[in-house]
Amino acid sequence: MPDAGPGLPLFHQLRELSVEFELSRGAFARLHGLHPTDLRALIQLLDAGRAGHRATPGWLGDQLTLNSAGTTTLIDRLERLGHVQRVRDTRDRRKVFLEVTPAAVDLGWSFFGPLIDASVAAMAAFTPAELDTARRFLAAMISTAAAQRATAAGSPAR
Amino acid sequence: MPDAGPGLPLFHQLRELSVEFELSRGAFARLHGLHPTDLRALIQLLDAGRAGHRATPGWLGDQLTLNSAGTTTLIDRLERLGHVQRVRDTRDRRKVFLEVTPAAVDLGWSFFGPLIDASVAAMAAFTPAELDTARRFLAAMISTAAAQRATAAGSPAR
DNA sequence: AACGATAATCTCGTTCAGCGAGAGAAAGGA
DNA sequence: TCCTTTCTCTCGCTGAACGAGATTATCGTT
Repeated sequence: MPDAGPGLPLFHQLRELSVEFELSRGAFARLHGLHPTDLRALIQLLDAGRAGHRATPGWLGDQLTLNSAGTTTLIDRLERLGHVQRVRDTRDRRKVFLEVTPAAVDLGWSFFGPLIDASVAAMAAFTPAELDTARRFLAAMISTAAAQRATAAGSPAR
Repeated sequence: MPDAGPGLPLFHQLRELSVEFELSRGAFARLHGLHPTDLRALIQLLDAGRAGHRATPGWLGDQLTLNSAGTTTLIDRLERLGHVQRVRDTRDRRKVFLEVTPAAVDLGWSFFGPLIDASVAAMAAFTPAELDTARRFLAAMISTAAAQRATAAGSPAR
């Protein structure tokens, strides 16, 4: 049982934040008749688009930890809803690219827009130096969690 | 489309953190033959226990946004796995209290323990003042997200 | 007391997301 | 050319979660 030092409250906040974001996604998904997975997929696809990465079913399945069958069903669903289009690669015709429709982009903004606006507004209460501290802190916590996950995956839980 | 000021990168970090935590839970759940929902439930129950709150099926269902049928199935599952016990309230015999077994507490620590240890270690790179800034920042973001979720639930997404 | 209204949980039948196994189709070496 | 690998999809199935409603207990009225 780890220490009960000053780090624990901070850790609980990280958890709480994570839960809060997850609940937001769930609520939004329900509101729009999407499954949580559908929204997660859409977010991944929008991120990929922003990063200039062309998403494929295999890549998407990896991101969401779905197997290929589940991924196909997911994409069928998104395609039927008009959020995504399958486009065959002309070079490697085994591949399929996933292209997000403008309607889905709008949907994405309707989810993140207000949340971003509110967050940015709340950040105004902090000095640039403080925000930089927050940025460094978050970066540290993200990489810690990622590292932890990487090691835990290999070792049998203690 | 919201501004692209200095707040956006920070916002993306919040999102990323949330995803990272979720993936950690998923990986741990898979490793132990639990469903993501089961682990979420266990975490809620452990939190309730720490807070001195006696959990009931109805309360748990609310936390996880499950309906009563789903909640019953979930508790059946957890009970079968030996993580939870149903205990009838002697005062109001309609109520059932959910008690977490020691084995489940251990399981919870085996998940959070290493993560907490690693996080606390990473926090050592920050000064107490910086950690306090992080604490205030997280608190602000949590309440912002919560407020956003509360308003969005009522209004039709723009 | 006896009654209806309300609350907490559970049962039943159903739907559909995601899984495992494997098929098909295209690419890339030997 | 053949064999292996890669990428996606099809099929059949399991079981998580849902909607509707039954069951049991409590509480406020009259």
